[in-house]
Amino acid sequence: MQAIEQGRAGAAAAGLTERQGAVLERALGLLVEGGERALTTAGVARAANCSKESLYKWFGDRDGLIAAMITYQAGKVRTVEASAGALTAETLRAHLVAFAVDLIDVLSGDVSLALNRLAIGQASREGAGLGRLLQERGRRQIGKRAAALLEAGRKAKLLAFDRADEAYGTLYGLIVSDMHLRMLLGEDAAALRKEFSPRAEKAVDAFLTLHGAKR
Amino acid sequence: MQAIEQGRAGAAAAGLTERQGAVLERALGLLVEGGERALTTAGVARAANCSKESLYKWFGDRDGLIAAMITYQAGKVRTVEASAGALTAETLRAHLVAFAVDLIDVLSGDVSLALNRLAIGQASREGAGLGRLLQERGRRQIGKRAAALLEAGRKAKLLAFDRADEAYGTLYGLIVSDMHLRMLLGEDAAALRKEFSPRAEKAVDAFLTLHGAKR
DNA sequence: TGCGAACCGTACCGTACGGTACGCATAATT
DNA sequence: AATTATGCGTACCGTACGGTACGGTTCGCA
Repeated sequence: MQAIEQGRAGAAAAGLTERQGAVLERALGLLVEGGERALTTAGVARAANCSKESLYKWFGDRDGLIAAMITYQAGKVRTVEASAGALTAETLRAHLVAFAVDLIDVLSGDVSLALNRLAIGQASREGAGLGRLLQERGRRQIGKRAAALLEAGRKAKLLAFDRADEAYGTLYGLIVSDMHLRMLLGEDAAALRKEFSPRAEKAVDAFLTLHGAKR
Repeated sequence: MQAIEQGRAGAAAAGLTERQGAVLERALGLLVEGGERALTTAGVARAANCSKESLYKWFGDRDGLIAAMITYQAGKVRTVEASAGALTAETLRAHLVAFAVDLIDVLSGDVSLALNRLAIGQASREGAGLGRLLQERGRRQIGKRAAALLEAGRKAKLLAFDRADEAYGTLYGLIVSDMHLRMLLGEDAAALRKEFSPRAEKAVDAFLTLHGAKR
C-alpha cells in the first residue's frame, strides 16, 4: 500500500483553509456513509459544525462543494515516484505488480467509489463537468506513474510497444477487467480486492507476455 | 451489429401487458434523455399518457418501476448463438472480433449507459439490489455467448486456458479497458466507439497471443 | 476597550417530488 | 340497458431539499 494519505496536504494543495479542509473531510465522510442522498447542505453543515451560509460563501454552490471535494480528495493521493535505479526484468516486474496492487487499492477505496458514483450520477446532466474533473484529477497521479514506469521499461529495452497510452490501456484492462464497474454497482469491494490479490501477478505476467522484449 | 432489439419481446418476456411495455419504453426514453432527475413518476405518467395511480398499481413503487425497466430492457437484448459449424483459427478470430464489436456496442448504448448510471447512483443505499439485477440480467446473455465461444475454441484446440471465467475476464479487460467507465462519466460514447473500431482486432490478437494454442 | 470581520445556529421560503384520493369517461360483461 | 372494472386527469398532502436572511457570538486588531 504505497498510496499515501496526507492529512492537510489536500487542503493546502487546493488553496483552502485548514477549516475548509476539515469541512470537506466531513462531507466526504457523509458521502461515503450514505451516498449522494446523504450529501445535503444542511447535513454537511451539521456534521462539520459550520453554518450553511459559510458553505455557500466558501464553495458558492452545491456543485462547487462537490468539485472542491473531488479536488481535495485528489490532492490527498500521492504516489511514489518510480525508483530511478537500474531496472532489471525482475525489478520491473516487481514494480508493475506493486502498481497493480496500488491501482486496485485506489479504485476500491471507499472515498474513490463514492466520488465516482456521485460523478456518474451527475454525468447525464451538466455536460459531464464533474466526470472530467474526476477523470483528470484522479487519473493524473496514477497515470503519470504508470507512464513513467512503462517508459523506463522501454528505455531499458525490457518492454516493447509503439504507443505508451495504448500499452497503458492494455495494462489497465488486464489488471482491472470489470472489477471497477462491479464495485461501483455495489459488490463488496473488500471481497473483490481479496479475490484479486493472486490475480495481480497473473495480470502483470500477461502484460509482459504481450509487451516484454526479452522473452 | 448483431444485438437485436425486439419491440414487444421485452414486455412478453417479463409477463407484462403491451401497454405496460409501452409505458416502460417511454420511461426509458425519459431516463436516457434527462438522467435520473427526469425519471419522476409524474413525468412518466405525462409522457406515457397514463395516470400515476396506474403506475403504482402496476409497478408498486418507484423502485419497482426501475426494476421493471431493467428487466424489460434486458429482455430486448438478444445475442446470436455461436455458429456450431467447424471452427478454424480464422473463424474463431472473426467470431472474437465480432464479439468485441458487439460488446462495445452494447456497453455504449444510450439505454445501457443510462441504466448503469441509475443503478450505480442507487448502489450506495438499498444494498445494491438494482446493481445485482442489472449485472445478472444484462451480463447473462453476452457472457453466455462469450463462454460458449471460448469453450468451443478450447474444444477445437485453438485456445488454451485453465478457467473459462478467468479467460473471459482477460478478454473483457483487453476489449473494454477503461472505456466503459469513461463513457459512464460522460465522455462522448459515439466518439469512443469510433476510436475503438481499429482497436477491436488488436485486443483479440492480444487475447490470442495469451491464450491461443497454435501460435 | 472599542470595532469589524468572520461565523455559528436557526428560522424561513419556494420548489419539487413520492405517494394517495377523487371524479369522470370508456369499454366490457351480464 | 344496467353494472362493473379499468384507467385517465387532476388535485392534494407531507416531506425534504437548495438557497437566503438574520440575530448573536467569538476572535483578531487597533
